[in-house]
Amino acid sequence: MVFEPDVFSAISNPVRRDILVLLKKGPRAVNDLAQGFELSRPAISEHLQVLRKARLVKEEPRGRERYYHLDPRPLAEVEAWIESFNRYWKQRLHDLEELLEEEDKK
Amino acid sequence: MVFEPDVFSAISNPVRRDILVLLKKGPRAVNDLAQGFELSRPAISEHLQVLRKARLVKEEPRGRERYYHLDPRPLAEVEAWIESFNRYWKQRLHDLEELLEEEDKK
DNA sequence: TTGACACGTCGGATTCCTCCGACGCATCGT
DNA sequence: ACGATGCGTCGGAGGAATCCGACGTGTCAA
Repeated sequence: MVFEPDVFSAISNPVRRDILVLLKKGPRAVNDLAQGFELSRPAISEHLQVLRKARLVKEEPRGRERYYHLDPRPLAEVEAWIESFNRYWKQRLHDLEELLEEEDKK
Repeated sequence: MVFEPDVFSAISNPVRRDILVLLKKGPRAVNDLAQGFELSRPAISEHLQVLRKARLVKEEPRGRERYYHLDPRPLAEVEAWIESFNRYWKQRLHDLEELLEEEDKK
């Protein structure tokens, strides 16, 4: 592993986003997951490693298989970051309304 | 420009995220923005190009300067994607509660 | 008009990401 | 015990992202 991924870069890759969506339906083993993509199993395994380091998935070994579970909690960091922009946007709209009211008074 | 960035990859870069945060305080010209980073002006210009293509910023030429404005609306796509995981997570908690209630009955 | 300034983009270097085949380890079924 | 299966990781290749200096264009101030 060459890089230490944060949540933002973990979900910047469409394959990894698809993996997370698949895991919403329930835990899946690696080979099982890999069949949904036109990628080799090592590639999926490496994507899972990135998701693991971002703490978006947890692994549960079952015999020689390894089931991956979704843990969406780290997404809250992204959500919070975006939320601060929503507040900004509402403020902008609010300012605009006040401006229009001022215009009406004239 | 070699790639056509979506919103997810636009915000995957910390410099671009910082630019968006700076723009919350109001529109800024490029040189002005670049001073906040230890990067050359061309580098910032290229990050702005990515943000522009993701429609997260709008440009307003003022004479020889170019002011960049924030437009957080495309972030809604990311927010919606994350929201679907929040619903998943609430469902999981709900299921868990029911399971515990069943256990209590025994 | 002329020099200074603000900016975008190009060419090329460097670093990072993504992918695969190969290998090794643990586990399963027989 | 042994071959098959599931998986992680390594080495290296290919491509993409990031960065900078250099250059061109348009604008300003004098």
